[in-house]
Amino acid sequence: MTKLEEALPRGFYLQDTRVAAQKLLGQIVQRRLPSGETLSGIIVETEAYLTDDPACHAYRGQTPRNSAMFGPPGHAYVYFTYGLHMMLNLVCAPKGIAEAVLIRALEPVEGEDTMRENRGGISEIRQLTNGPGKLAQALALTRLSHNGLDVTAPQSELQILANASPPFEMVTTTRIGITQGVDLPWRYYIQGNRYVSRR
DNA sequence: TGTGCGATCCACT
DNA sequence: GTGGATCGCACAC
Repeated sequence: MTKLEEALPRGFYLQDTRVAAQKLLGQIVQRRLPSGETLSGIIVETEAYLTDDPACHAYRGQTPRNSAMFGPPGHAYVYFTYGLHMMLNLVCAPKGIAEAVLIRALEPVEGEDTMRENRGGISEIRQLTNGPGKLAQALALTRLSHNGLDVTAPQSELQILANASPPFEMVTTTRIGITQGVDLPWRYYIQGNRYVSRR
């Protein structure tokens, strides 16, 4: 990488959450480990969750679990589910309006070897980050350390960087793994990208 | 204080 | 294609 990349500004997360989810495709998630090593990947799949959306964790109001979604935009909402998986979301909309974009898949850019270790040593590179639970494990994200973290701060160990990605076709579909709001077409992915979790 | 289940993944058939 | 793993959280009692 020769280009100096900058974090997306907080204002990015104030546009319509569905538009933000679309525009996050092609941008970069960068994770700085305590060791100083950098892990990063291109966002290739997202889903939008809106405040009046029955599939959204915040639909029934604020709880200790989802409180990060009610905070300011440009922060991470990291939660634990199914007894073993972490999920990475980016909080959108002004403080008090609980909306977020779920990051569902990445294309690895930096730190592939460490991601492989974090994923239990699996060899197939496609399997490192082609799903929301997988990418959180590959990036060693935890609720304790990363929930509520500001992803726009320059020193943050988790940032979203602007990236001049080559042009791509975007596919819009319904969301995955939910039981409410199943007909809402708020899932977006880069057409033909091999790291997309599922077609 | 108890109970049911989830924005998933993986192994097995 | 199906079911088990596994536990924090929300909500009912």
